Amino acid sequence: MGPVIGMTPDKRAETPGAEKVAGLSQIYKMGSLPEAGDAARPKATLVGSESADDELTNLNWLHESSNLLTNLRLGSEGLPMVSPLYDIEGDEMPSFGPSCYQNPEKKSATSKPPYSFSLLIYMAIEHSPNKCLPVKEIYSWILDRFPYFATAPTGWKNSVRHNLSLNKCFQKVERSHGKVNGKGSLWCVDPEYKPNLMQALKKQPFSSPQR
DNA sequence: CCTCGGGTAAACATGT
DNA sequence: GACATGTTTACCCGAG
Repeated sequence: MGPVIGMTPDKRAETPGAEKVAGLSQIYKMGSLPEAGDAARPKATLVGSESADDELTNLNWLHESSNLLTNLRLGSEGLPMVSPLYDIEGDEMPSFGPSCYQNPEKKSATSKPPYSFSLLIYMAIEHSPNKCLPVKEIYSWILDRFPYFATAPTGWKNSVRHNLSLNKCFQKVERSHGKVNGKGSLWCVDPEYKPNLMQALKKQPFSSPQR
């Protein structure tokens, strides 16, 4: 992957003050993501509120998601054993389009995996027992399944976090107590967006963009 | 050509 | 202070 050219600090510093102004349109643009349905569900803050614990322990939505998975006739795990390197948990190949993991095999060990970060995160979370993971665990999962990242530039973690924060598919669940090392929240997949993710996963033709 | 999704870098805030 | 985590902004690129 080539260095993202044109992202030099110099360039960024070009517009010291005007940047803000110009940024406004950008902000609005961002705000127009799937924000519409968001008004009713203020993302993390909602989960982090008083009922957070209930939400978490309740896991009602997880049941929902289970149904979703069932409805979509995915594997027991609801996911393909996505990673090419994924050979654990039985070889029960889900009824997923083979395009997902068409022989990326060892290739993915050294080359960039054919999945977007959002999908990687999704897979990581879905493979966890509780369907919730702290970023650290997400890192681990990705590293574990895609050794490529072991040698990849450190920026990928930033990208993961960036995705978690920005992507509405993921919900942050504050840990009310027993903070593991005092840091890190749990991240879950918003059941509302799960179908989207699964669809993306199914499609994922990924002709290896290679940038 | 424009929009959008995705990727990357970086600044900044916060907590341990 | 260092580090991890989380948020936000900005920009680039490719696909549709």
